[in-house]
Amino acid sequence: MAKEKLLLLDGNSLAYRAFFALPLLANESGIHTNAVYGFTTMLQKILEEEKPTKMLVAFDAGKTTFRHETFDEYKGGRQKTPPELSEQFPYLRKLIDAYQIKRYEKELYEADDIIGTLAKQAENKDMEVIIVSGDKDLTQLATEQVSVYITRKGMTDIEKYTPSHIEEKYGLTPKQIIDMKGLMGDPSDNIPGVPGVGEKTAIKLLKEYGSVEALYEQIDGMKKSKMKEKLEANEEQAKMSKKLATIFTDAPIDISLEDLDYPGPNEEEVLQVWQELSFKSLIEKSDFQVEEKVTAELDFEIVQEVTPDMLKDAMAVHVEIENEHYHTCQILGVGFSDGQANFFVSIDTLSNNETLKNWLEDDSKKKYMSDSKAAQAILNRINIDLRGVEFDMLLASYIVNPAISGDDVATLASEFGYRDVQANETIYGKGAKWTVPNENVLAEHVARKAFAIWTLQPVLEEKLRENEQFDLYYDLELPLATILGKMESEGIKVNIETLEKMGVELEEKITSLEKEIYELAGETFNINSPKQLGVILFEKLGLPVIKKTKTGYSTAADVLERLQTEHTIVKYILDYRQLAKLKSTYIEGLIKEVHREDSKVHTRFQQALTATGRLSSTDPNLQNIPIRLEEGRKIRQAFVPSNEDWVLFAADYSQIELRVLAHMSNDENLVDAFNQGMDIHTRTAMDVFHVSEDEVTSNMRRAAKAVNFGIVYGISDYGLSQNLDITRKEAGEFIDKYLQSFPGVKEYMDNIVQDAKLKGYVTTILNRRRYLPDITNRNFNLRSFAERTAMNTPIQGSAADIIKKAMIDMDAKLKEEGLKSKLLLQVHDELIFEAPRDEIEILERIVPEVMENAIELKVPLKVDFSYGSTWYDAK
DNA sequence: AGCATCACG
DNA sequence: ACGTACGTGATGCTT
Repeated sequence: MAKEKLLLLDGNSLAYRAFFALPLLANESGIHTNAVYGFTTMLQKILEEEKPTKMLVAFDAGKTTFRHETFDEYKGGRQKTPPELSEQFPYLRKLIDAYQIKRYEKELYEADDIIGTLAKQAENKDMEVIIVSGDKDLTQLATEQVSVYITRKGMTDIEKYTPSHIEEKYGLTPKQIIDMKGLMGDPSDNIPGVPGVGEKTAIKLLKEYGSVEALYEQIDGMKKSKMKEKLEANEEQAKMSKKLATIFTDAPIDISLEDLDYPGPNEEEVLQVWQELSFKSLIEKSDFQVEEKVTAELDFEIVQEVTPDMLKDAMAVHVEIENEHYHTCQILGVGFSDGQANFFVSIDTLSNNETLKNWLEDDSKKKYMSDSKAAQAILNRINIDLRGVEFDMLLASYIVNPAISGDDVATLASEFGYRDVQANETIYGKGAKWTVPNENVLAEHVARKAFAIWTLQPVLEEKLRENEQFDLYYDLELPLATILGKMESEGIKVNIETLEKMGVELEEKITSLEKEIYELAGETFNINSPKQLGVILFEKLGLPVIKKTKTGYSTAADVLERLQTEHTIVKYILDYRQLAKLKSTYIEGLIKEVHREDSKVHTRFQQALTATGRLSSTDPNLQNIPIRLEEGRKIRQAFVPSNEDWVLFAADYSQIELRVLAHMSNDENLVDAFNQGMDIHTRTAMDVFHVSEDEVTSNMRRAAKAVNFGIVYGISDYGLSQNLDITRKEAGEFIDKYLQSFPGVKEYMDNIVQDAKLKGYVTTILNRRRYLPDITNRNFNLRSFAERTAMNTPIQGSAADIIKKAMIDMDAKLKEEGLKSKLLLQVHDELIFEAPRDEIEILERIVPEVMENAIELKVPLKVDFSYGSTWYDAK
């Protein structure tokens, strides 16, 4: 049998070391992870290098140890363990268990003593022993068979203390390390030692006398000196210090070497812990295998004929679709679960079964789903009008924590500890290899999803109630999903010919700009390549370099604007960029998205994506159609009503974010400004520059507007200086003046950051949450970013709450009034409807009314509106 | 797949 | 001293 190799880890010391060596990382739910991360990387490395047969991680048991009997101030004056570290210990223990490594602690003893005792026992049995710690005290345990590894900064860097290494480094034997500490003391453990004796003196004395005891036996012979006096005066203290520093090797532990066999990690469990802590790089790097087999058995059936008795009053339903493009892709089948029976129906059965259709359309039959909007939209395409959605796992998870990423059932379920659903990739493969498996495999997969949703429904609802977020979820997001689904399915009509005509005109202008650019550059090159463009501008033409990117010269618009006076080519490039963008993204890109059968685009509003609670829009993104520049704005001429003689009607909130800020900060001045109905930027300029209304110049208003933006974004002097192209000092002065004029805003901003530090998250008016793990980060940039986010998210997020509520109220109002007008789009602070001309008058009345009263604030909400025969004309 | 750029609120 | 304004998505280029 090969020689046994025992690895003994000093848990507390390593965790402390890692905690202070690494930046204060945290995963997306706000749990700090740096100590566990550092411990893990160290562990991985050492396991690979040493391949131990036995292992143990020792921990300190509590505050008092037997050493306190000797000296009650032992380890006195120590700073309390930071809470960011304490919270990591449970995860550390979980991780060690997942590795299947024994852990041990013993009342009254420190980890050192456990390690010392076991090391001695192992040595007696002729085992090789390796001790790993962050604490050099342990080096006293080194012998020919016992090596002590001490981590250096970075955790994976290790210094190996063998007796010969110690001899080389200090000229001492390992045992003399104890004497050294007796003489020099150890401030971190509050061991006094002999005052005035440091490492150098201690080593010198020990080389001469050998040990503390020997020194004092021969001290009479020492020639008279200050040093001698000090040593004589502190004899007791030196001997006590040595005793304190001595690691016990006969601790009465009730664990033996036989218990320490190390079988290797349970890879799946380790991966689970890593997942929980978001150790993405470790997951990627490791060759740990996730057991693909799903552990729990699940009974399921493939049902050909759905009968009424199979469909209960409440069931989990999962509509499995090919991919995320639910407006164009196909249904693969539907899974059902009521916790007892689980079954699957194929798309054919679904399309031809009246019983099933009726059940799905019955509002009184409760459906528990995940991404019900996708199901609603795709079922709508086969003329099934999904109703009665009572639970949506995607939305529930998003409300619990908007940082949870991924929208498939397997990913979401595993976020909440349910792991018996396989990843879609496992079932279908990915990329070119994507394929639908045989029906049995498919049916089980889909049935499992339904069962997972059924299982997690009470878990998530409980979590929502615990967070006081149930209303936000149930009364806001869930009904909104239905409305968004209708908007998406309705779509907005696009006149392709208009776009094509614009495309031709753009093409001509682009070609002529290209010619000019090549002429001025003296050669042809790819203007779209920042790399090639950089070479032309900054090397060939020698323009001054203002800004650099990671990869080379920056050619961004703000840089080019400053270079316009340097060379005529720059303006051409700016124009080229503008037109090329319009053509590729908004002409060609948009045309690709138009559905041929109805000449409409059907965007998908992502309802569970943004960190703040806003929606986002994809395929196509209809929330960033040009408007600021006239050339781009014309794109909006291609968006038209779906019926002859209808109009597009647009209504937007005026200054909603600043009004939200007025409400939340309750700043007297800001509230007053809005109550008086003033132009807020003019009013800000009056206060900041101390002038009367008619003295406000356009430049003053412009500056005030920038400051207002800055306030909303979480002000920084640097950001404002960049925006206004002024010095940081000037920007700082602006901010100070602003905060003097609006002291309530300052107080609010200070409080929100404080509050975020305390709770780890910020909230909106409707109690939407965003966790900010970096708010206590030691890294200035990360912390500052989190602080600005703490200021911005309640504002942006509350504005999102308000318009979402308005959409729900508006939907009800249109129904109540029996109108044909339809809500089509939401663009963060505006709603776009299409309407028959004879309903315009009613909309002019009810749309502002409903939007302005969506949520009552301390200041009025104001809505502007307009309409026209194209989106462009609704201005 | 990541980066730079630019469109929107 | 640090170095960025907040939130998104699409495109084209480069690796």
